[in-house]
Order: sequence, then structure tokens, then C-alpha cells
Amino acid sequence: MKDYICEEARVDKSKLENVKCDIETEERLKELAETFKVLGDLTRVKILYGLMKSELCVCEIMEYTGMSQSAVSHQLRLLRTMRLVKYRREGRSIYYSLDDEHVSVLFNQGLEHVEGRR
Amino acid sequence: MKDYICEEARVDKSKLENVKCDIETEERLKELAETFKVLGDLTRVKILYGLMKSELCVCEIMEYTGMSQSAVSHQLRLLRTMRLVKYRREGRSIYYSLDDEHVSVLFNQGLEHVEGRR
DNA sequence: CTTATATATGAATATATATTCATATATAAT
DNA sequence: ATTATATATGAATATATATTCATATATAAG
Repeated sequence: MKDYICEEARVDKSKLENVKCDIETEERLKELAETFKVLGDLTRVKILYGLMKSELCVCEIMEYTGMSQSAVSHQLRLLRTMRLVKYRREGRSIYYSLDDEHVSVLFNQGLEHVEGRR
Repeated sequence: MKDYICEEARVDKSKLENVKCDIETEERLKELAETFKVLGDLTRVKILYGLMKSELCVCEIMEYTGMSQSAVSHQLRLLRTMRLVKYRREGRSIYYSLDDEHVSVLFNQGLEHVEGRR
């Protein structure tokens, strides 16, 4: 056992110095990870995929995803919090849609990556 | 209480029909969610960010992230499994790097999204 | 104003995930 | 061969997360 760090890193300290990121970058990476985390769930991905095609009210999302009302609402709250979706009220229903086209760009970029590995 | 579905969805069945995705798409969305999930963790994001700048061996990643050897190894395994990183052996050390440029494109796209919300 | 519909939310539970700890493997040095 | 170094991995634990259940809120209808 050893109290790390390996020879390579010991020698080439400047390399690590160069890689290290400042507080501000750290903060951005944190937000980035949070965004990806929200995208990293099948039900939420399905919801977003549906919303890319059309604005949908909550019960339509329930029907589409096959999830319970409560589960859908909880997930939508997460998506709202991360500003991935926005909503408007119409009578008793609340209609959700993608917050901006940035979202679909990111989404499609992800799909391309997945496809690219075949 | 009611045994959903709301009036809107009841009337506009064709809309939902159009949104619904086939088995194949469902499968791709599953992979997409898995990919995003792997990206959705600060320590992994940090690792990838470091690798965008330079190839790094495990102990350099330990030093850079401040995580234990075991924790780093476990996370690297995940990144390997998702084909986000590749590695090569050099003596006792194993050097990790991004698997392809697709990864950094996706990564940077994510960063842009995060920035875009200010 | 009472009732039904559509959605939201807090608490509890079940499940997934990250980290630690102990140990294994693989290379290098002596 | 033996020992040290670098990394990997299984099991256990701690923590986060998704879903359910019960209930709250908000609009609409009667």
C-alpha cells in the first residue's frame, strides 16, 4: 500500500496544474452534471421526446408514458426546475412544452452519439 | 378520483398516436437515457473534463479529482462500459482518454446549454 | 357553494447508485 | 521468487432517487 501519488504524476506536476479547473469552471461542471442527470432517466427522456413532437398536457403524458399521474407530475417538476420544459394553463389542463430549442439540440446530439456506436 | 384520461386526450386520440414511439425508438431512447445518466455525475463530468485537456493515468485522475483510487476505478469502469473513454497500458500505469470526439461535442453542447440560461 | 376534474406535492417506501474497505491482478524492480 | 507499485473489483454500506399513496390546490361546471 502507498499513500498515493504515482511516479508519473509526481514528476509531471505541471501537467496536472494545467488540467486543474478553477472554482468558476467547477461550478459550471456542477450545473452540467445536474442537467445531464435530469436527462439520464428513461421516463424523462420519453417525456422530452414526446414534447419535441408536440405540446402535451399532463394526462396526455400519462397516457403516452404509461406512468401514474403523480409520477408524471414529480418528473415534470424536475424538468421545470432544470428549465428544460415550460408550461401554460388552459382551463383545467396544464400544457407542457420544451423550454427552448437548446434542449432538442442537446437531445438530438445525444441520439447521434448513441447511433454513432454501431 | 377518476380512471384517467382527461377530456382533451380522449378527444384528440390521433395526436397521441402521432407522438407514440415504436419499439426501436424506445430502445434508442433507453440507450440515450443511459448515456446521459453516466454523464450526470459531477465526479464523472470532472474526469471527462480533465480528459478533454489531456490523457491521464488513474493516479493523476485521483489527484485531480481528489477521490480515492477505488472510487476512481469504479467510475472509470462505468465510463468504459458506456464507451465514453478508452485506455492504454504503459508499464504499470493505465492511461485514459476520451473514446472519440463525439463525447467532447456532446459535453460542450451541454455546457452551452448551461451557459445559455443566464 | 358544492362537486368533479386536472394537476401538484409531502411523506413513506423501494430501488439504484456512489463510496469505502478489503482483496485481487498485473507489471516492474530487486 | 519476492516485494512494491498501479489498477481493478466484489461486497457492504450509505445516500440519492423514483414511485406510490394520500392529500392539497386550482379551475370548471352545475
